[in-house]
Amino acid sequence: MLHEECERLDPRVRRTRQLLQDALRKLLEEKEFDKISVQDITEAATVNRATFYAHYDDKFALLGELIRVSFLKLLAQRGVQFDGGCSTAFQVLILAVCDYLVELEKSQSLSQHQFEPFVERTVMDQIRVVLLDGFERHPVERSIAAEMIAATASWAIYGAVKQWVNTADRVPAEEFVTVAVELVRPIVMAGVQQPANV
Amino acid sequence: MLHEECERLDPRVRRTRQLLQDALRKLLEEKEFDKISVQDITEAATVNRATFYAHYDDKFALLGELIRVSFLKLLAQRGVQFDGGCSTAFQVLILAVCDYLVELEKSQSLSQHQFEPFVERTVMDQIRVVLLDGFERHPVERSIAAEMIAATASWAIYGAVKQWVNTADRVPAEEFVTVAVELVRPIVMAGVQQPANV
DNA sequence: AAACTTGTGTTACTTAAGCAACAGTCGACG
DNA sequence: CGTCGACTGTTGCTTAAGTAACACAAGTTT
Repeated sequence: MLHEECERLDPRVRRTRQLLQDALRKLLEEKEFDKISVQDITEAATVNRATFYAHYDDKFALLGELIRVSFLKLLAQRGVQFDGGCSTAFQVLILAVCDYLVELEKSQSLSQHQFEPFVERTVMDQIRVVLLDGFERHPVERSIAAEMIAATASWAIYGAVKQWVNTADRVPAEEFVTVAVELVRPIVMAGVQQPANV
Repeated sequence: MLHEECERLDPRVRRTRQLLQDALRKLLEEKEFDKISVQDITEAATVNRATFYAHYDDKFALLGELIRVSFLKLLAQRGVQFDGGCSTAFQVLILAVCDYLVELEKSQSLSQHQFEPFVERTVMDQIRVVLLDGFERHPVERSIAAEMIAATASWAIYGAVKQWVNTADRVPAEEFVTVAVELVRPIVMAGVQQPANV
């Protein structure tokens, strides 16, 4: 679903986007996001400015892509799949969100108040996509649409993790996850006709 | 002479060559040169194989470029220029050759017997170019062509340094350089009509 | 020996990236 | 106030990179 469309893309397109993402990632290590211009990015990427606009509407779109990709990479590293036992998949997913948000907190350039909502929204939405993707691959009889479940659960997961991250003396992530799973379970199970292993 | 033609080059060309050079450099860290195919290089560079041949005749041509560039980079770092006092310039040049050959000796992938001559020849020839470039920027009345002087001196310098590198318990590079300069001086001074500061 | 396999060079054709120029926004500065 | 400077988007046209196909060579496998 992600790789299939990616692989048949023109190699130049893949490379250009990769270069732009790498450039922005590098610039974010030294500058704050609002101090980075499209010009800066394209220069660092050795790509023409016009080419940038052929791929992204603006630097926010690129940042969004960057966040999505890095988040998905984190998931892939941990082998998050909704193939095997689903109960563990949720744990791993939430744990990944924990780690991602902890990492994000450390980043100077992205925790600027003006951009935090954008970043949060992007991560959250990607959680939704991952959930929905999982539901579609493992269909279950429901009285409520999977889209609705995914949307609700993703907000819930993000909200819970966010709350955990903001806690001053927070419990270990592993411990928190067991609690969070219990919070999310009712959402996921809502409207399920026959008992599932979630 | 090098940067002028380089800067007005199409950015795509510059980038492609850079990618190919980086790819080969990276592959050389893990494989020997003869185990590396053009395919390997182009894959690592995210460049099409046909594009490779639009820039280089074969992988040797790319290797040559790689060597030239890295050698020139070394010189640039040390600010080797024939603008100021020429006597010091020769010292710095020879010292740079020392360091470069010492580095080269460590490299597994390039000290294979089959390719060593090629590498040596490339470095040597680049010394010649640097010398000739220096002569052309600081013209002196000579009865012998600058091309001839440059060619002779470059072989001499390389030969001396090579001998030094091969010595089991060699003296420090700085000490060797003072000797080498004395060896090279007569060549450079040959046929000079009026006394120069070389 | 014949049939694969893997890599090399080369080609005509397609597609994406680069360029230069333009109009537009926005803040800084005299 | 204006106008300067830096940045943003957008456009037709140019140029380089990508593709797939080919012939060829050298080494394996059957």
